[in-house]
Amino acid sequence: MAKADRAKKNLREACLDEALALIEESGTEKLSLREVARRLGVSHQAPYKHFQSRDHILAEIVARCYADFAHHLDSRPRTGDPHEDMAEMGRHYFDYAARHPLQYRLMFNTALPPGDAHPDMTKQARHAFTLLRAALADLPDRAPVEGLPASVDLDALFVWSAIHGLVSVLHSDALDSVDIDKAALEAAIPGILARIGRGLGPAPEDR
Amino acid sequence: MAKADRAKKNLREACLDEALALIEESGTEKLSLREVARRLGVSHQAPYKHFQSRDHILAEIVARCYADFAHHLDSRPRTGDPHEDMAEMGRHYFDYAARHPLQYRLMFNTALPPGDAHPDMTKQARHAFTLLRAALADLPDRAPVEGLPASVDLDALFVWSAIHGLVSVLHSDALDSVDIDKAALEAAIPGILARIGRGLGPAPEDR
DNA sequence: ACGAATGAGTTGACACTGTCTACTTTTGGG
DNA sequence: CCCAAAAGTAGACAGTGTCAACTCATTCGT
Repeated sequence: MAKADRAKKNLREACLDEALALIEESGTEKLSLREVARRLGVSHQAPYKHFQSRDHILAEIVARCYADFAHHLDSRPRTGDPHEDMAEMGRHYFDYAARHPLQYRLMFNTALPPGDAHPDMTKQARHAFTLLRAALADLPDRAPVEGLPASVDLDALFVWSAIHGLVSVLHSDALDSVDIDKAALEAAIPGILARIGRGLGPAPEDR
Repeated sequence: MAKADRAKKNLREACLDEALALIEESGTEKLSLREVARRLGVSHQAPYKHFQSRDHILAEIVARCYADFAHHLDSRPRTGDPHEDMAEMGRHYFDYAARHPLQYRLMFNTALPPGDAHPDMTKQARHAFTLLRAALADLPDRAPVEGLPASVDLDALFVWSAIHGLVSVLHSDALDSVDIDKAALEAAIPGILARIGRGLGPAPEDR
């Protein structure tokens, strides 16, 4: 069978794929390297020749998610307009989260292995955030909040929080309990993007 | 020892306390009912006389977190001013998250046991959200986004998302990787609250 | 070209875990 | 007082991650 062939050729990659599939089926907590090995038709210790521990395979998967995520954000079409670019980035953010909910949860919604032990993972994460900062820095007419100094980082936190917050809420188990108006759910993404723009920007009339 | 005494008196409560302490030490995944029993000086099966399964003890802990959280939000001081009340609720939200990060993560950042199997848990969650909806409904001058119908639920999603998003980002392992300006971190909470207000409200000049 | 060294894969063991089942003890109500 | 239900105990089973020892193939230095 093809799976066994693949395992022979490149067990390392096959492990990563199979682990991801396994997480998709039953969640991060249930990920079992023994089950991965079983499905690949190798011994229960074979994966340990390629990954120090269960945490290390998780960290590598997450690092790849970050890289993929950043690439998705970065590959958005660019118009010249900074406002439009910002909104487009937001849409791409939601789009990624909608298309890869598993990966999104892995990055932001999981108890990750301690970052300092997995530097590549954190490096990929930093890169993704850099893209947001850059798009924001291009926005010409952000209006600072009275009493606080203007700061790209502060604004980036606002944008990231609002967008990530909505994604997180939409994916959340908690949402099921809360029975929100269905129409509100459908309008949530453009609604939030518009309010983010209003929250960032100057007085609405001159946009 | 007191712990053993307590165990005799009310093992059920003692289990919940000890489980929470255990989660605090080593995370949800590492929670082990056997370890709970061991620490309480009872047999490894004793907790199962009070909880059907590991999931059930988790669900009960989460339900209590929701109840506590809702109570914290609800016990904020009320001024007459709806805007001030909204902001105060936001501050109480952040305050709870800062003081009980473990509980917060448990509610919103954990793969919870399936909600339909634990109705009390979801009931408590719904109650907490109701409070936000109520505070929002009192806001007199929310300005709908052009092209979308006005909706309390939609606005509640925005507010909840932004606030929860910031909390989530602040707690996130991902934040460590991203090295944000320190000043921005300190100003984050008032900054976000102000931008939420601006995002919700009408044109800034008439507030 | 040949032996050593390295890496991949296997097998077996150990200490954990949750949960099933069967057993004993405690206890509270008729 | 007695007995049934509740609470607690003990043992077993199938999982798990991980350590250590073993085999086998490939490759690399001399």
